[in-house]
Amino acid sequence: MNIDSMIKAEVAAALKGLYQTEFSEDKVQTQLTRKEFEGDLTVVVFPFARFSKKGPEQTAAEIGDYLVEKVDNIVRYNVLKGFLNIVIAPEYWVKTLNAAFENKAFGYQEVTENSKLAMVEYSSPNTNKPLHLGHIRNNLLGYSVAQILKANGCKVVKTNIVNDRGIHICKSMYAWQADGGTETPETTGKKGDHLVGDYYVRFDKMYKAQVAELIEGGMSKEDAEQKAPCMIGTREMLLKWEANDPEVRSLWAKMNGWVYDGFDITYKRLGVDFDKIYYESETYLVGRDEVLRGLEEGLFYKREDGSVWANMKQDGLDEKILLRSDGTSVYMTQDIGTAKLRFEDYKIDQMIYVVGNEQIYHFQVLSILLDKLGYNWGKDLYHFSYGMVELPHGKMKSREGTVVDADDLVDGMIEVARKTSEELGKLDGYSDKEKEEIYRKIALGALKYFILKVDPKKTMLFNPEESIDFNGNTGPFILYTYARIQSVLRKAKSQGIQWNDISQAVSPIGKEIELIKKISSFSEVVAESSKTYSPAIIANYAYDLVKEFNQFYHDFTILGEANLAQKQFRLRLAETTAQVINNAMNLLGIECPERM
RNA sequence: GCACCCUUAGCUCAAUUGGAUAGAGCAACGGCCUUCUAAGCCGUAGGUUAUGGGUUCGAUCCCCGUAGGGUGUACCA
Repeated sequence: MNIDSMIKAEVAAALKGLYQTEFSEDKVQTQLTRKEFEGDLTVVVFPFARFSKKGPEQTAAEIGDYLVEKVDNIVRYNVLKGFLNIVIAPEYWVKTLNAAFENKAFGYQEVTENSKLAMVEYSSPNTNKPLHLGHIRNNLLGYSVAQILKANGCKVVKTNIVNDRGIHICKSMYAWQADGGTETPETTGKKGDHLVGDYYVRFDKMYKAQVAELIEGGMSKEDAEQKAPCMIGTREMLLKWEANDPEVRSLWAKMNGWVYDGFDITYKRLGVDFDKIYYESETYLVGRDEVLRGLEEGLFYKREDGSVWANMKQDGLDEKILLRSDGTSVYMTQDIGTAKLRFEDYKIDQMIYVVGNEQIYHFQVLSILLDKLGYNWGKDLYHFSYGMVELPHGKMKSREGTVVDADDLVDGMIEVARKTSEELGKLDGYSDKEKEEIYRKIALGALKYFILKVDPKKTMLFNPEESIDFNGNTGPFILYTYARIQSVLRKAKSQGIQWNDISQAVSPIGKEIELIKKISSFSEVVAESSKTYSPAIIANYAYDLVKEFNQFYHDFTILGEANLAQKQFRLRLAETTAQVINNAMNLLGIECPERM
């Protein structure tokens, strides 16, 4: 039992003993004492004044006396206004540190057979263009949330729904054929997703040119947009696809294959992965059948033109289309089908969709529809919605060429890491292969930290020129601290100092205790981050921890003029800090290099 | 029009979910490499938390109003 919950329980007991009041112990408010005051843990006593019918100071003093007498490890207290500052014995902190030191998975909970199963859907790309900055935020958040849930003792299945079917991919296919149909990733040397994306752009150009030409020939804009030959051709292609035309299907499979090869590379570089991938082409028919079932059961209704709708006015929402008049499915339809398949495939306790906040309405509707269709998990689906990434000049627009490509971005980051590192010259003497591995870790650490430290629900700004720095509150700063600690540990080892076997007792002081307190709060931070689905909490904690370590590092020498017992203790403190940094970074999907 | 979200230092972001004097980094200025990695450390300056009310011992946080910004409300995905 940690001292925080012990104090809470005893405060509740004190209230009963002193003022004959029943007060639930989990409502007792405690917090780490602010640094400017003496003490380690602070109990907020304002709420108790009405029970004691005395001033806050006097109430605090009475409770303080009670605690000092009852609880081991509390040595004294002081009172400031309604704040009862409790001083905890240094031995307690030493014990806490030792426990953390022994446990390599400190802060993580064990996953057992009986653990809840959470499925996290993220990424969800279209197959007509490469991944961009917006996808990066999605992928990093999704992966991190999965890590955080695991750390909180959940079984996790990471999943991806690939939108592999529809008019968008047909546009790329059409443009590819129109171009002669000869280019491949092999002949061009282009990554498959980029090649297909280029054709999507080419289609758009072709389309615009044709529309302009038709308008010039006297056609109205609306007509021109419908009658442009390339658009007609694309629609035909989509119809053939639906009709299982072998030629179209084979082209579709070929070009999607290129895209998947490209995606695989990007995912791998980002360090994200999936346990199970679903394809829209395999789920949309399931969804359509579900909607038809709902129609038969009277949950939905059909309009005269044959389209199927759900009326959700009693839920405070509008009407929503589920099947077009020609019987084909819409976005919502396939999401219903995908959900059904997923719950057949796995025993899911909790379903989490990592999807941008522009789809809040969509998921409100989906939740209600699944519920209506009789799936009891429909109500509980969680839409983890995040804000968009904006550029200095506004939103990303593919047509204006302001999209930040994921591959380009990662390449650029690695380049900066390489340049910075070479200028500092710290890796001289290592092989090129080792160096490249370190550059990659630093670059990805910078990118991931930059994105994950921001509250997910907020719109964030990304400035390609200056956003990702390597100084200050950044990923590399945290990694740098980790690397420095490793360096100290290596040195200690070479001096023959053992710190996994402390022989003499030491009594930590000042910054040492502050650092231990920070370390020990990691578990609570992990728990908190899973409640709010916020990797940002972990990122900000990691930064705080590193700052705290630097304070300690600034005040004390580890290997310098200290006696052996002190050195051992401080080494233990440093190693534990590094361990916690590593565990925190792991939750963000960031790897720590041993040196940099 | 309606619904949801956002607004904190010049800029990018925090603030342990209602607690003590609102904190970091960048940018600016001034110091520190003969000492465990200077991707670092120390210091100066920078704020009516958009705004007006309310709730209470106490509000950046909760409630109501106003202003500004964003998103959604498609037989697009």
